[in-house]
Amino acid sequence: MSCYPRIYDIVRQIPHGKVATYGQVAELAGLFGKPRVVGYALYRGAPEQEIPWHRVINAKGEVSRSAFRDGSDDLQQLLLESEGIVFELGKLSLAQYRWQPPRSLLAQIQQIPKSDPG
DNA sequence: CAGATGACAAGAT
DNA sequence: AATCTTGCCATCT
Repeated sequence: MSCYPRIYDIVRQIPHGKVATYGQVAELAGLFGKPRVVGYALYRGAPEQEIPWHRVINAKGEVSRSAFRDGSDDLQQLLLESEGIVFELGKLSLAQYRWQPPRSLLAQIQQIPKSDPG
């Protein structure tokens, strides 16, 4: 697995009607300061599993778009609105929808082994 | 190895 | 507020 299973594990923890920023997922995944790797992992991996990738947005509360997402650039927003999240001017209230990870998860952030010098 | 890219984030202008 | 620039680094070419 050349990707980061941690990232998918974290994203899966995001509850319904909540969102998390790439930076937040990154730090929860042990990639503090490397939000790009998160986006990259989702972009590259984007497993057809139950990964609620649509609950991951940028730090500005906006939904990132890309010319080659799924054909529909608004797909992510549509999915979020389907969960009860209300958008305003193309943005949402992070203060209102920001996912607050459980302490049990925060505690593991400092327990993540990077890699063993096998 | 070297150059370029990206579903980001924070700072400066 | 919008744009430009830098930082970060795995991945692609």
